Amino acid sequence: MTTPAARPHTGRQRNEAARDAILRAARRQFGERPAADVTVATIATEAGVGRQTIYRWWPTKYAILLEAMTELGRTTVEQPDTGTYPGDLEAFITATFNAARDTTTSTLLRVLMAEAQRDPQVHRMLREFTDRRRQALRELLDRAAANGELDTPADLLIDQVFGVLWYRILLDNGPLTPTAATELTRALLNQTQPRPPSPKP
Amino acid sequence: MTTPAARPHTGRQRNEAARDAILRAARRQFGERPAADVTVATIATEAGVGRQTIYRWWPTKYAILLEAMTELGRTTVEQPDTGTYPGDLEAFITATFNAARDTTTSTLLRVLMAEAQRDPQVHRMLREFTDRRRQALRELLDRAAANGELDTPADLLIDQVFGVLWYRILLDNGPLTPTAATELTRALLNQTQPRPPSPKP
Amino acid sequence: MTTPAARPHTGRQRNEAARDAILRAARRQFGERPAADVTVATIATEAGVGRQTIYRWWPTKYAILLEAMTELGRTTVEQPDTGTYPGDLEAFITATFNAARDTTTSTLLRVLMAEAQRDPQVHRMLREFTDRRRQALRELLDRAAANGELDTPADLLIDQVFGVLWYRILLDNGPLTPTAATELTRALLNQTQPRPPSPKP
Amino acid sequence: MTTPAARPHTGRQRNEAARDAILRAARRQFGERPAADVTVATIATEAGVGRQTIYRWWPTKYAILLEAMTELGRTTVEQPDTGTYPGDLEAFITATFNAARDTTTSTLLRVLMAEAQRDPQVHRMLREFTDRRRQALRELLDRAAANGELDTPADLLIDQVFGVLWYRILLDNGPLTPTAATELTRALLNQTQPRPPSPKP
DNA sequence: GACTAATCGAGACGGTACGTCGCGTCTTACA
DNA sequence: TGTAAGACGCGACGTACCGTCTCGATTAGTC
Repeated sequence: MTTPAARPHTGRQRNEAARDAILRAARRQFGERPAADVTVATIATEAGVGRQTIYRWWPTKYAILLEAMTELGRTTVEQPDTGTYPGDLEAFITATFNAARDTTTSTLLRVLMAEAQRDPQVHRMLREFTDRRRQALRELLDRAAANGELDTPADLLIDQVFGVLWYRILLDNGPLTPTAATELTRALLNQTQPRPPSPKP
Repeated sequence: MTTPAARPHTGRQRNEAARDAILRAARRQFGERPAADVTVATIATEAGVGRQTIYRWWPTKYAILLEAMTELGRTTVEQPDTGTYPGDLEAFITATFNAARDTTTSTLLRVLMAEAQRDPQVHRMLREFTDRRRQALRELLDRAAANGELDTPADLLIDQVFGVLWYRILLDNGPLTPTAATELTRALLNQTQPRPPSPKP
Repeated sequence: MTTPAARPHTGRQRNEAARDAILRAARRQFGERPAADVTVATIATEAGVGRQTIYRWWPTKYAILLEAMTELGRTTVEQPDTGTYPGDLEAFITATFNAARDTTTSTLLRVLMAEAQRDPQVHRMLREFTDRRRQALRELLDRAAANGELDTPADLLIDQVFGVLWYRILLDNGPLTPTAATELTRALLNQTQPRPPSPKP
Repeated sequence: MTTPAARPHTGRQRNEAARDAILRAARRQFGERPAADVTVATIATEAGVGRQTIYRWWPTKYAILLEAMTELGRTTVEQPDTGTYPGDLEAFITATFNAARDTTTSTLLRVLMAEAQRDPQVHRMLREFTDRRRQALRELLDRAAANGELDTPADLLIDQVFGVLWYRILLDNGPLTPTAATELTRALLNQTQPRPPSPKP
């Protein structure tokens, strides 16, 4: 817990420094402790802020976290472009898996997914958050479809990618290594690529 | 809320009737209200039981729910046997998806997955719960592998099935209809079935 | 049980209206029911207050009662002044006995004395409470001693007065009527007043 | 806490060894800890007895204590006989004070007096207990009255003796030494002995 | 010599008070 | 005039003790 930095009041306008301190404190605490031990009060204390200041701007502690992650996510989005559809897909999946290998990130994702099951508001906000990544993948697949390189419905493919990702995050059921990413990519390409009519069954 | 049935004491032995009443009450309440509105006290009241009786046997309200679901699951497990690997796989996926289409069931699964992210104990118990279904699918795939009908690592296949399932349960991201099950089956078989060496691209 | 009056919040300062409501509720309940049936919760409910508000300011329900009685006692103290030592003594004892004849008062005193035997904190507070009355009597006796009207150590005399009082309160062993007060006064004066050297025994 | 001694069952008859163990455990625990920390369960454990065995024979833990003290008291009662009324009175008061100077005894008395204020049953039993001592003193005073050596009502005198005693036990307000006993005796004799009509003030 | 009856140690049970904690609202006092 | 501080009403939490119950064993008296 860092000591709250000295910070001047800014009068009747929203204090951006306070907002930042709150987001940072929330991110740090949710990354390091069980979510139950993170409290509006603990965030307020670490941020050197009154609790009311938090309630004025966010409905729940999870809303703070979501805002903090959205803030971060805004910078980190990039579209792969390797020139080929298989290359782009592998790049996308590898990058996605890699992001989730960061312990803090996966912890925060788990916290949000958990809360989304309880609070419809958070559920909606998490959907918006995940839909941005879905959209990126969809565009990639659309390009492949335009070239006739796709045989499976895009929605199913997307769900397979993110399904495996979330399943392994939430249940510790498997690796998210580059190798795992390559493995998944190969499997999806197998089902994806049109094939010659199979020989008689 | 049903009135608690009269129930005889059983002396120094555990009272199985009380246990049943508690499991039933937990299942009902978690299925019908937000998990936050389910309380050890509300379960105890509905079951006609003292709160201490619950604390004596379960560490948290979610542990009750898990035990209740395990109890149910014990009876409902069945292995499909259609004679062919593709048929068995489709039957398995369809049955699995169908079970999750029941609103109560999926609600309970969401509650448990959410809590598993907070309580390591629940996480462990949920893993045991899910591992039983994984095991069933694995056996099915092992039979196929023995016939040389499998090309993809079994673990990856399993994670795709349950990944899509949980992903759609948790994020409302897609259907769990028989059609969806067939679609997924076909995609996985595509990955799965060995194919003649593809002609040069 | 009266319905809790609407009461405005007072922000970050202690809410005196709430404090009053709590003291009044405690006094009323302890006066009317067995102490075991008085609960922090019942007091809180009657006072229209959260339980935590009570725990914030008082360690036990008996501490509330003591504060309530001290509050009352603050106003009711008066020193008799009849002009003569015997008159003053009789006035004091009569007044003291009379106060204890009120059923509510004696009930509360019994409750406090009982709790004082269990909780050293309450014991200390009850001593402070009783010491104020002792002090009043002591001053009365000091005036008599200054006039040479006293033969017995003041402490013993004081203990005789309050000893009889408490003994009769706690064990229902005798009356606290004005007659009883006069009787005790006469006895004490007998032992008190210096007498001419007694004739040979 | 002594380990429970091995003790044979006695079949369908009451087990006297168990009764003794319970009385001893109660006396020890009440003498050494705050009464709130003495529980039917702790007594049962120390006595190596099931709780039900206690509930079968005593209504409350205080009833156990009272029975234990009565058992002891049965032996310790003795009537002083010095030949003179003043001597007898001083002997009685000194003996009474002395008994109360034992820390364990006074602790137990305080516990009982406290509980007597809450439980009418205990109140009644304590009155019976104290009335035996009152009766002894009353007989002593009756003998004096028969000789014309008494000027004050016996009841008032008795209440002064036990009043001072209990008052000092309950509030730590004064000594119970032999000196204190002598002092009180002298004061009471002053009240007691008829005197020549006092000269006009 | 089997059978009944009561006691005993043990511990689960339905209750209820306890004191703590976090929530979200409210008001004051400070800067 | 916006903010930190913190009191407030609320209610869930998990613990402790209460007094009741049933169990399985043990032993004493009864038939």
